[in-house]
Amino acid sequence: MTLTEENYLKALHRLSQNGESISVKRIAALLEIKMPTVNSMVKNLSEKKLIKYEKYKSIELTEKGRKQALLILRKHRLTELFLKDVMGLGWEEVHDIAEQIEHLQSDLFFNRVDEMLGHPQFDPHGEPIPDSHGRLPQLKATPLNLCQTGRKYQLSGVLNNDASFLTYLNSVDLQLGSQIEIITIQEFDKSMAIKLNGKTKTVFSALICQNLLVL
Amino acid sequence: MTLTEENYLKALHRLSQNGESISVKRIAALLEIKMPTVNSMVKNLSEKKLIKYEKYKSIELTEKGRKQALLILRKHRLTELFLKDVMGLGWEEVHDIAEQIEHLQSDLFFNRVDEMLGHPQFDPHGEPIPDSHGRLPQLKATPLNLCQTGRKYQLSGVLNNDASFLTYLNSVDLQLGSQIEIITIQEFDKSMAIKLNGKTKTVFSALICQNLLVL
DNA sequence: TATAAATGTTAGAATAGTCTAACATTTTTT
DNA sequence: AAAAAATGTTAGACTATTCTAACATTTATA
Repeated sequence: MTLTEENYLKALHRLSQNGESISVKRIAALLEIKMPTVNSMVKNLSEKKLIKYEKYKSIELTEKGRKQALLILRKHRLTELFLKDVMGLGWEEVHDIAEQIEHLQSDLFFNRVDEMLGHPQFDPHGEPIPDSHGRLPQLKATPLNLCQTGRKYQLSGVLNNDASFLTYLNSVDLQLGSQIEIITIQEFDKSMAIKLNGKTKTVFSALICQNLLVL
Repeated sequence: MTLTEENYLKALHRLSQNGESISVKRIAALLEIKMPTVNSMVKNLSEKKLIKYEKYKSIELTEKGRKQALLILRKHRLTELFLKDVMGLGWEEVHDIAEQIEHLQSDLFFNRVDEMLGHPQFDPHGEPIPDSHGRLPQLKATPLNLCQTGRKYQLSGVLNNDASFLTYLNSVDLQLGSQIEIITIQEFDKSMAIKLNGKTKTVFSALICQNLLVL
């Protein structure tokens, strides 16, 4: 796979994260290239069975494509952690370097990085690190009130089906698969300051947290 | 500069090391590409003032080109040392990885590597590591008998002009600029087992060593 | 020194990845 | 549902890097 193809796969994976469908326009915006360029690359990736694509339809990663993307993500996140914990760089400094190192072809190198870091499962942002087979750490659904600050979760279920509860979820645009990031937890009442889908900030009471299952 | 251009510069620098003149054929052989490809890249590098080139003449790096090459070499050698000393990889394993990492664009990264290694001046092969301005460690010419095992030196002068001495040097094909690598030093008579220009092995008596000035 | 061999160069084509301009389809709005 | 807007696609061009085939020059040899 070329460096460019790897970057497309990474972008595709990222766009598939928040549940929205993947369009040529969104890929173009994320990678800062023009739509016709994306279009030709999409055909290329489709021929290589890394994505599922039909004219005018929305795009999806295949299992093969998703695995490749996760392997790159693994290299990226391990590298970020390495740059920070082993080399002492600041968290804000590591991303650009990791963007380059993630494309290295060397199992030896990344296995050693993994080993030096003690086979971490999450990076310091709470993002999970795929294993060397491209599998994400297996997580059991947990009620949000038992979760930690700084990690990112996805809504996987609810423990209450009252109309008033579900209506509330709709009103804040919270759906299965929505991303929930815990900013802070109030000591006093266990309410949580939350960022939804990387955008909206809100506050969940302890009661709401107890009824949200996340991964 | 593109990755390909960097690799050409590195090759050019390497070929300029042992004093022989640089030909299209030798570049092609080293990089394992065809001569016409080299030819067009040579024109490109020439336009960028990185090399001096005229049709059918031999090729030379300009000061600018040499500096660029040394900066890449710096990144390569620092990386090798880092992979070995910090990450515990074997010396035979580090080259291929360093070939990739040397192309990273990040002063931050390489400065930190340099710092973690204590600003080394030589890699474990005895090869000098250029500084961040592309300057090689300043060395004074030293009589060979005062030099260390494992380092590579270049003949920079002689301390004896007897015909018999110079004839001997010719007979082993030792000229100004020739590379001299000290394999071992005999404890008993201080004679040295030597590798010349990376090829021929021979032995120099202590008397010969005392009369050879190297850098 | 003439010829042969080696080396170097040019011309023209292929691939990957990018672009702009023009056209097509789908989605949204009125 | 018709018109307008948004999105997607095609066609054709450009750059970087590579190649093969053909031709030119230099170097070595007989």
